[in-house]
Amino acid sequence: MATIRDVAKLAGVSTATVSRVLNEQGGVNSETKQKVLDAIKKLNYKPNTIAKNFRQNKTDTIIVVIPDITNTFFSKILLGMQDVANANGYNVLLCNTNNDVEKELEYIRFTERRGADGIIFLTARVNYTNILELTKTCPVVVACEYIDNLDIPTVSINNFKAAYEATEYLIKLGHKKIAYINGPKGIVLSRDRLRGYKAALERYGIEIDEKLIFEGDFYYESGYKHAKQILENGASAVFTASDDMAAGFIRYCIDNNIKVPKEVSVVGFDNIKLASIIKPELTTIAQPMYEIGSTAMDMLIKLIKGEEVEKRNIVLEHQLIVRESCMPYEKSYVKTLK
Amino acid sequence: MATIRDVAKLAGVSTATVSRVLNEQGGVNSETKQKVLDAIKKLNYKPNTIAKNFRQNKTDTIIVVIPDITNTFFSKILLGMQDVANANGYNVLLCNTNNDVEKELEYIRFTERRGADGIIFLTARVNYTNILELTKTCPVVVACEYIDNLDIPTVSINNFKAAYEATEYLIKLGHKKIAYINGPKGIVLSRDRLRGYKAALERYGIEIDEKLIFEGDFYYESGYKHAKQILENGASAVFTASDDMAAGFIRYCIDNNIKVPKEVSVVGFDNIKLASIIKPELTTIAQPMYEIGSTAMDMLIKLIKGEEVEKRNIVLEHQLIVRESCMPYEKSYVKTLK
DNA sequence: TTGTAAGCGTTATCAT
DNA sequence: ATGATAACGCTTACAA
Repeated sequence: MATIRDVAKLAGVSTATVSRVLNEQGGVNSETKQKVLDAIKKLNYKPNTIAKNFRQNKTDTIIVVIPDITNTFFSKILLGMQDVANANGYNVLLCNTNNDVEKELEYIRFTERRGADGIIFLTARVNYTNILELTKTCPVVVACEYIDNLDIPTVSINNFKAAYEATEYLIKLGHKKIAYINGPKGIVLSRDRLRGYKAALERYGIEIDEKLIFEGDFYYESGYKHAKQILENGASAVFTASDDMAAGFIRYCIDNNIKVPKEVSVVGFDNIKLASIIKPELTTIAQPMYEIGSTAMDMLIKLIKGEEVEKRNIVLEHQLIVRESCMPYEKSYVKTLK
Repeated sequence: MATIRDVAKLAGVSTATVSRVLNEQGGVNSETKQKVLDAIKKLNYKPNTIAKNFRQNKTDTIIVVIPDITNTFFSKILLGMQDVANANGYNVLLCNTNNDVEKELEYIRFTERRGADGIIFLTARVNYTNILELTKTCPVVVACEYIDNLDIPTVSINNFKAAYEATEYLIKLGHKKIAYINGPKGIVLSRDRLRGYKAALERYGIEIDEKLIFEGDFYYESGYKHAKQILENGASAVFTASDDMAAGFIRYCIDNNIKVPKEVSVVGFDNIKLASIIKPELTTIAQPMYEIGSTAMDMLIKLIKGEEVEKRNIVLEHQLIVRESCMPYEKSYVKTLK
């Protein structure tokens, strides 16, 4: 494998000159430049990226820690991240944790060892003190979760408010027995959404019924699994912390000949593509996925470059997307029966 | 940032000894080792990965070039890749091309410059000579496509045979006007699947009707888009080169009150999760996604390590999964009408 | 068991 | 405009 020295020798110049040509720094005589270019071609020389990175003490690589790569919600966010990263000359090293805290810690270690210039977490399972520790030695951004009090940069929607609005929407349709399938405990956004759900009920004087609150894991299967109990407990509407769970819930209804929204109304969360593919189309909270990704990456790159970041906790707008999966309680089947 | 020299100095030993402790090579007195460990702790020393990589002339990183990260088919494959890579101490650098040839070339260049130890393509848009060129300087594996004649290692199913069997299944159900929505031209697997489709028709003496053959792009929308024409051209069954396109086709039918499979039978390809989420559940060709990923990564790592690879073109087994989206032509609505 | 020192390929500083 | 050379942090012969 040819090195810069081989090129220099063949071109009859110094390595410094070759380097200047390579990096298009100018200040090189055009004849000299041509000689160098010829030598590069002749030797089929490819600059060694590792050596360059080593010398410059940077990797041009950013780690993105993702809890589940098969979830299209995350892959949409990734799209925004990659565009911004590539536009700034960075590569994205995608790390899938499968919701495993140990893996998260592994990637934190990797970054500390300068395997990457910065790191973004899409939802963290790990104790925040670990991340806080990391911020001291390395640029970090957390996306999708809002963390106050701790000095960790974040980009997210207002999960509390979004869940509040989704619940309020169902309340205003006349529903009173509204079930909620939450994300896993121990994740900040689960906590926030649960609070939003409860706050809405309280605001409208509906008693909180713990028998209508379930802990899911965001997956389709967990929506399906809890459906039976939810229905048996008399809910006329369900709000879920992910579209996948909503889809699972609806599928249970289809399999058991229960009509959505005629017999149960359903609201999801995320507005992934699936939400508009299934029938009935899902009413859901839309997160600006691409924008979350691009904004988070933008912030991280500023942090890496040591630029000033005006706002360290960015909150983006969500939106309730009304489609076909809800119906006023008044018109619903259960009501009509009486 | 503390270096190995700082640690050596504080522990009162040489850098060689620190390195030995760091890499757990043994042959270090346990007292000495303890001194080193103490110094590491005291200085909060983290070994510099780039320096190590540089010295050892490797990155422990493998590039995976993916045409579309939001496609769960690819992310499932990725799961298998990551497991094998991580088990062998490699990181996976995921590169999304969005089906852009220019981006593919970019990642080829990146690898040539030793930015990674090896590269896997999940379907290539690029001219194969570019990849062939790359194989001379760098370990390469192509997954999902079988390429004969050229000496490029591959892992895939037999796409010809799979498409043949899917088509044959429809023929045996009595269908004669069977439409096919292919993947994009210029991809080897599109070519192979199209051949399989045509071969089955020929084998059973059904004339090939070019008006029933469409070029899609694997996406949901392209299944939806071609549905009208397919139906107008009188097809009683459709085979598509991806589950997403099949889902799009079915959705068009739902939107236009056409019953699947009562009025049209549909067979997809890939067996992604969506196939069993939608109604009717999709009959489809199952690819062993995880296994394709793990096998490809396994092969690449062997290549990187310079180990012998017995078989350079691995073909894994596919399977026709029969669900709800097909029906015998005899029983179908159109037939019944007569 | 431990230490010395060369060297990986590049960039960047300082001369010329 | 060009060159000489130190330096980046680590591993690894080889020597002791």
